Amino acid sequence: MLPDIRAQLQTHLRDILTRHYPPLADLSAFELETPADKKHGEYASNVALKATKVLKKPPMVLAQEFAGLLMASAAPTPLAGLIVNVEPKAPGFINFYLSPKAFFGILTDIFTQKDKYGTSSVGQKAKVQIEFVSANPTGPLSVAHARQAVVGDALGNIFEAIGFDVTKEYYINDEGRQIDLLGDSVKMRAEEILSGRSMQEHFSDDHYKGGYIKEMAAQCLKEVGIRTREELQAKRVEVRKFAVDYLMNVIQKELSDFGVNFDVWSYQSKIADEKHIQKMLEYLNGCHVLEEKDGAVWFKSTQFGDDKDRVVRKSDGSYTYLMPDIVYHEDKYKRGFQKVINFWGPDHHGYINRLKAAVQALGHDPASLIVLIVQLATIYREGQPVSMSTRSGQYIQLQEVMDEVGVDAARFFFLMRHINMHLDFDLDLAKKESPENPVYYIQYAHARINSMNQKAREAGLANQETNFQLLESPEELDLIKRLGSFSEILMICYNELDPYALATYLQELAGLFHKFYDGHRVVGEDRALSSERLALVNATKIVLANGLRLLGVSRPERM
RNA sequence: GUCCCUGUAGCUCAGAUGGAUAGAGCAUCAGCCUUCUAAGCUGAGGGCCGCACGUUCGAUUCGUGCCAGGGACGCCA
Repeated sequence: MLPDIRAQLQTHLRDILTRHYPPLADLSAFELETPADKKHGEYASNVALKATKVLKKPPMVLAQEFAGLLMASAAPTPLAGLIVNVEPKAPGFINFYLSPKAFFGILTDIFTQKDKYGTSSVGQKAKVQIEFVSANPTGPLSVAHARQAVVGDALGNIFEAIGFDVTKEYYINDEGRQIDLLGDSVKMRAEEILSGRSMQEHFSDDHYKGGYIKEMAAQCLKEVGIRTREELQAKRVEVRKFAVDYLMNVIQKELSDFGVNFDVWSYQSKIADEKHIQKMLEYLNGCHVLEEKDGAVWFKSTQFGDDKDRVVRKSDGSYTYLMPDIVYHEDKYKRGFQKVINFWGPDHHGYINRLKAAVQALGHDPASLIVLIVQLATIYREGQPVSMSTRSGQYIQLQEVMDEVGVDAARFFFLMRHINMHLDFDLDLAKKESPENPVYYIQYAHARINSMNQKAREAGLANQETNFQLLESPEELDLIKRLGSFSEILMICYNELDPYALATYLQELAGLFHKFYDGHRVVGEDRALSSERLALVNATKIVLANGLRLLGVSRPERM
């Protein structure tokens, strides 16, 4: 891999300036930025502006002095042939203009690393757990889960690409009130089938009333082998278990159809059973962070920055959700994860502090627990929002969205906004095969390149993978430069804990490609130029493919 | 009342770590296919970056306070 020009230039800048101006050694302003406007060169430095106070001279004067020094001293370094000009510019910027040759290393890198291009080892194999979706098995997945599924999956892929040891995990809440309600709902529907009488008046607002409950009830009677109401009464537990297993099968199938695969499926009933909870309560009690009040047991989370203390065992002896969750999180740390990332819906926002408090009480760094809130998505059909209400059974399911717009468009649309932004998902737009649809825009670039390769084969033209010389137009250079920032983009995703930047990057990259395509003929008369351009588009194809793969979107060869 | 998110072009949104004339898509208007995929490209118009103050040589970006929209604040999960 070629040394990074920016880093080299930065070092050069620091060395030369601090040697001639010792007071600048304390200055931390040697980063080179990329100007928004190309006419300001490839890189720009603001040292002169920053140095004006220390050296007590006007910025523009300093910029001129600095530029002269840099130009003269670049000659003996490896940067010599690459820097074309160093120019001071008002109000005190120093702009660096580079020769096209400076960028050709990017193409060579891409061909050397192929599908590994962009990956790095910054994660140093640290163990990271990403827990996401974790929807209660009380019904098929909704679009809210779908967004979490895609974002969690893509972020996990990106973490892996930059060198973390990632475990994607789904936590199944197969116990508690919601599951009891589910069991009851199925049992009542089963009773309707056996007795022929409606149980409608027994259904409360909290019971599940979706159509799938009736289907499950019918199947449950068959598979569990229940023929009478007495048997049904006797087999409550089996009915409940049947319901959970049935729905987890549905959920797993949906997720795998959606291209989301988990490494670990963990069950609350196994990790946080009565025995583990008892042990945890004893342990916490030993740490003096529990308190009994009003017949309930409270976790004194205010000691760790929460706004109020939280009940962990209710006065009726049952546990709040926090209790098994504390046990589950201790289990995560026991398994050796150095970073624990949870994706939650916005309704759980208030829950973050108490869980962090618990993690801290258990002796872990609260910063190692990262909770990401993924905002909801509103689905629009024909310009109208499709309303959602979970319990009543009227809500848009992941399955419907997949059926209607396909996996690629669905995944990409969920990634098209920052995770902390509310997302409007327009079904009609996602279905459109038009330029408005960014998925096709990117995939189209990929497919176009494939067809150029076909043409090149017919012409007996080979890919030039090194020794570039002829690429020099703005369209070619813009494309190459953008290809070179792929790994930087992955780092932005990592820092922001959001795969969003990658989705945007791929759109930009596809745009630069399409511009290049329209302006320049690849397979043409000049064979030397043709094979360099062919290499350029194939490098583009590699980066597009690498990016799409991380997002879980397919890379069609033909469209 | 407390906390979180958001406020940028007519609409949907970019502008990570402060920089030079704030960008893209859609919509509107005008163009480009005898040559590698027109699911593409080119051009035009369109802006008190919610408001005020502060920090700074420099603020859409950072801080504080307002205003507006959305959401969360249970011995639910």
